[in-house]
Amino acid sequence: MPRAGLSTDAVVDAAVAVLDEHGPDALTLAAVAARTGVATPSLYKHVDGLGELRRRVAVRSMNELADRMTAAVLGRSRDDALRAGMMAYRSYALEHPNRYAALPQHPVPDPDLAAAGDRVVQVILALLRGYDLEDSEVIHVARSVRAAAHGFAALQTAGGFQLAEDPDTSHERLIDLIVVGLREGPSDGSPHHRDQTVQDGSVAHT
Amino acid sequence: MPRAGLSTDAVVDAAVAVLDEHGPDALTLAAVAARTGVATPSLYKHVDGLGELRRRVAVRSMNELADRMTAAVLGRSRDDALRAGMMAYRSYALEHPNRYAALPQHPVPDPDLAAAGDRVVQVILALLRGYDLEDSEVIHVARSVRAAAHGFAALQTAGGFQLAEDPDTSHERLIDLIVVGLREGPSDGSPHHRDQTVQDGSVAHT
DNA sequence: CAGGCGTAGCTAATATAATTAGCTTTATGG
DNA sequence: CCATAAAGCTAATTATATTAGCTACGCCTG
Repeated sequence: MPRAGLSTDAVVDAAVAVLDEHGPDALTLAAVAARTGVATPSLYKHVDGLGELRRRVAVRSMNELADRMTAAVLGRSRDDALRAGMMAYRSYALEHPNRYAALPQHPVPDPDLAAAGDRVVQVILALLRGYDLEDSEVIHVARSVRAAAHGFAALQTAGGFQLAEDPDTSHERLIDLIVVGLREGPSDGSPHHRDQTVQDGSVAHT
Repeated sequence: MPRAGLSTDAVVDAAVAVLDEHGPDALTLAAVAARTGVATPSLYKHVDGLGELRRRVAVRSMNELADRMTAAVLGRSRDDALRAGMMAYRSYALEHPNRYAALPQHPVPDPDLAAAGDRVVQVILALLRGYDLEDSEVIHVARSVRAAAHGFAALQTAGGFQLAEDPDTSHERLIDLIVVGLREGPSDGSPHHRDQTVQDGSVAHT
């Protein structure tokens, strides 16, 4: 018989397809093997078991998310950039709910995944640039923005919004809360604006 | 041999213990059976398979979360209540990260779980009472608050905050963003305060 | 107190999945 | 044209869930 001609990427492609079509629980080596027309153990020639396959799918998804956010934020700043970034984040989750849900909940030591996650964080840090927040303030706000984006996306894709109110409007309101909050600064009297310096985008994580 | 004297509650107790100690993936019928000193199939006398067991664990956890939030918010209003509710939410997640992580990501038709989720929502709606928001505005803000709380808890328990900055401070900042945002209202000119009416707490969900 | 019965718990069997070991065969490069 | 690395296969092992059907514990009643 002719060879299937698989590759690691092709296996991940199939895995993503299975994930999209049948959900996270259906992402099994057996299902991926069936889809690629190969016996289950053959997949081990391209991927080191289900764990690695899942991680690769997550890395790809996280990078897609980062790509989309990057594109959305480009050429914008401040409220405009924040709004675009948040919208891009949510739209990715809504368009690919299973991929979004498959992003790991637990700490995972995979460096590729960390790198992809960092890309998302970097975009958020970048879109906050225009606000001239001081050093650690940027981190706190970035964490807040990420939390808001993730929380909303997670709840909505999980079907958490049952009432008639339009979730789009709710999302607008969430963005508004942050925008307005940023305009006013912390409610205690601490300084939060730095006095105009340049910010480098070296490190990562938040 | 003497009988083990199990009950559905006892099985769920054991399941929670396994979950707490060894994480979500270790929550198997085999592990619960071992812990209760019974053969695996015997568990089916008390629980209808792994699916139902997981759902029961989730229901219990969600109710614990609701209990804690309710206690925290009692006797407070406005910013004070909001802050207390958010803190209670996060502290539950941090104290029981595995239980929190085991709350379902996907839509689940379990009415008990829906009821438990509603309790959380009701607390959030209640703590927003003092702000006198108009009807649908309450819903949008409640969703925003829940998204912020969930997102932050999810990210932190997943080890998403790697930098030196204290996550507690970040959380304060997140609460601040919301508090300030609420003080100012939507950035468009729409009205958001109702003119003093009573709010009933009948329905649920958001 | 004896009998009876409901049910908790057991063993055995089946199905699905992951994973490992080791063989076969396809391509390809010398 | 053949040697070899890698792609794929089959077979076997392990872990898990789940179903079926048996047994015996313990309570409730007569």
